[in-house]
Order: sequence, then C-alpha cells, then structure tokens
Amino acid sequence: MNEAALQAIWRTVKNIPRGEVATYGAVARLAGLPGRARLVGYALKVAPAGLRLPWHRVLGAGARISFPPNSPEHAEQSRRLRAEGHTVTRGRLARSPRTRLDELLWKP
DNA sequence: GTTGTGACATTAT
DNA sequence: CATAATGCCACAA
Repeated sequence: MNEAALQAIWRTVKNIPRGEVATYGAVARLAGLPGRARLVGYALKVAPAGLRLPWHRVLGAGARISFPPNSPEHAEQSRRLRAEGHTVTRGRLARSPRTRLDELLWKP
C-alpha cells in the first residue's frame, strides 16, 4: 500500500475551499504526484468517511463529473456543487464561453 | 507471474 | 461531438 500518497491526496482535497473546485490531475499535482490522477480517484474511493473530505469539489477534465449520469453519486455531487453556488448542466459545471476553465479551478 | 478494471488525463484522429 | 492510443498504477482474480 501507499499510505503516504493517500494522505497527501486527502490533505490536498481537504484544502479545496468552498465554492472552488479542482480536477483529479490538479489534485495529483498539488499532492506531489504528477501524472497519477487515477490514484486520486482511488484515494477518494477508499477515503474514510470520518475525514469529511469535500470530494464533490474534485471534477474530471473539463469540469466534468466523473460518475455515470443517473447514478446516485452523480446526483449527490451535483446537489452539493449547486449548494455551493455552481450551476451544473449535463454533468458539467456551467461555464460561459469566455470564461476559461482555469478561472473556476482552485489556484492555491 | 499476467490480465482486466477503474471517481483519470492528454493528444491525435 | 466520439473513439483510440498512451501513460499512469492499485487491486482483485
């Protein structure tokens, strides 16, 4: 197992502020694990509930929700994102054409 | 050991 | 828009 990496990922996700979001790739980079986006998905999957991670703020490339549409997880993530002021359309965060994705992403 | 799968990303068709 | 090819790697079988 790789406890250190998981810890780094969990710590990073925990630091994403309310109203901000980050991609799996970005979280991996910020955690010092460039190129290991898949590990982030795994880390979130196995994260202890007690950590209270804001997992809903982690999106796929293009600000897309990485759960199948109509899945309970997808619904839950959408709900939480909307609760933080975002507009979710067809599984993605709404962004006007002029607003680049970078503007929505968490930049520490 | 190998193989298939997956909360992924990027680039190229 | 959709696929495919790579790269990545933990895990289960």
